[in-house]
Amino acid sequence: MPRRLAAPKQVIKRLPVYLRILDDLVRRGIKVVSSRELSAASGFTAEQIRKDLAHFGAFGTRGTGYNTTFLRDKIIQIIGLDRPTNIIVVGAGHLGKALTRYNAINNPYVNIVGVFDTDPGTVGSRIGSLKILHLLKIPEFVKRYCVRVAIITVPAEAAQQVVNQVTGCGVKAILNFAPAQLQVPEDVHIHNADLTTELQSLIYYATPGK
Amino acid sequence: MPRRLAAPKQVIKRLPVYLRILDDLVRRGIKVVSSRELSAASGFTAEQIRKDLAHFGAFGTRGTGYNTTFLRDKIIQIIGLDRPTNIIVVGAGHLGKALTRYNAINNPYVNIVGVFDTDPGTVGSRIGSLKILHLLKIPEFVKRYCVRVAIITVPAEAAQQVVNQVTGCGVKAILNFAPAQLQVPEDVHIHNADLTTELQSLIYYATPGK
DNA sequence: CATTGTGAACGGATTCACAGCC
DNA sequence: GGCTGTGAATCCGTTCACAATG
Repeated sequence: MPRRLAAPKQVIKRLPVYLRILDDLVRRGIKVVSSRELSAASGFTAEQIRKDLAHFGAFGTRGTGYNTTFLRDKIIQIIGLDRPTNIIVVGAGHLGKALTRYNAINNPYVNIVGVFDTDPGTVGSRIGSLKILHLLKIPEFVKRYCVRVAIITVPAEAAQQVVNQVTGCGVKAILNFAPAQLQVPEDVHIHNADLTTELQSLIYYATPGK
Repeated sequence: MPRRLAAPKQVIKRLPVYLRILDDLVRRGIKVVSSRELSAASGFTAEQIRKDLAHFGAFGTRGTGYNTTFLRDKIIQIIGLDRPTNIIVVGAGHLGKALTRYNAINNPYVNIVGVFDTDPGTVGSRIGSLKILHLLKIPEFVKRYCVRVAIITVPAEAAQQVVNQVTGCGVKAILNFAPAQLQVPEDVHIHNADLTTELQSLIYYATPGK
């Protein structure tokens, strides 16, 4: 029985990587995998992988390794992907549209159920089968579909207001692409994925003087 | 004189945040800022900000704070943004195109100088003023423009091959959007910004059972 | 006297080493 | 014999407390 204790943030960031590797192993018909093999596939150390999993239970067999299907299903449960997760995208510019399409193709566990914008020229058009709605529709929509995760791709100036709006109606986790440091309530998690800062910090490592 | 000692990765990730805040303060004509004010604007603690900056020198004035313009210019130097940085985007799908446009608008310090793809229907078309080139042109291009940073937005199956190609001709830092764990040489930095894993780890925090 | 810069204390995550088990 | 699970040791970044100083 997985104990849902507070696991370190870094552990939580690695679980989806394990999940992807296990998905691939299961697809290839491989039944058992050792922490050493997972290490080779993920780049994390074998000890770290074992410790990570130990936060949630003992899923392996000593002398043998981990049953791939069993471990995959456990990780799905731990992350909370065993129930369908509905998320919304706020901001339907080029980036918002691209992320929506990208996710539909690449993420088997997560459904984008709504895309929102304010631009009258954008509202009403479609991304795949999704119609872009006005931001004013967010509260009603979030409640109807029990949305708890939002992706924000609006301009920096509008981002804080959008955050206030979505956290106000039940969203508990935000993936923020706007180049801004945003304030969120205590119980809301936000992850900044701003391309600008990401690229700038990479440049530090690429500069000739090491 | 900034000592270019090894600074923790986490410090390097915060520098661009400080830079953005300082850019804004300078634009608003504010001459001096304290670590406490930077803390309020960034969400990091004042002590942490002072320690971060101390890795590179003593840039403040005791009793007063930091000169905004001076500190901004120092951070630009430390990151390596004082010389123009040319980067390329490999993969001109929806995401690659969106990131290219996004960066042109939002990142004053970084120029995307080339975009590459293999699809015959895509090669030859344009994103803004940039013509999309075939991947075969990468080596020549990277050398001509001294490119040391690449953004990768190709499908997962093609990502490792692209990494091998670009690291083979001088690229030292990679921002990877493909859902894959990639192998890079010792001296190359890679940062994974895969939407799939990012979203999945957020879902852990959004699940009702905390 | 407010604020920086920093050694010391703290805490948390990773690594090590090995006991436990198939 | 081989691999997992885990307490102990280690490492590293953050926080604390205060000395230094314009």
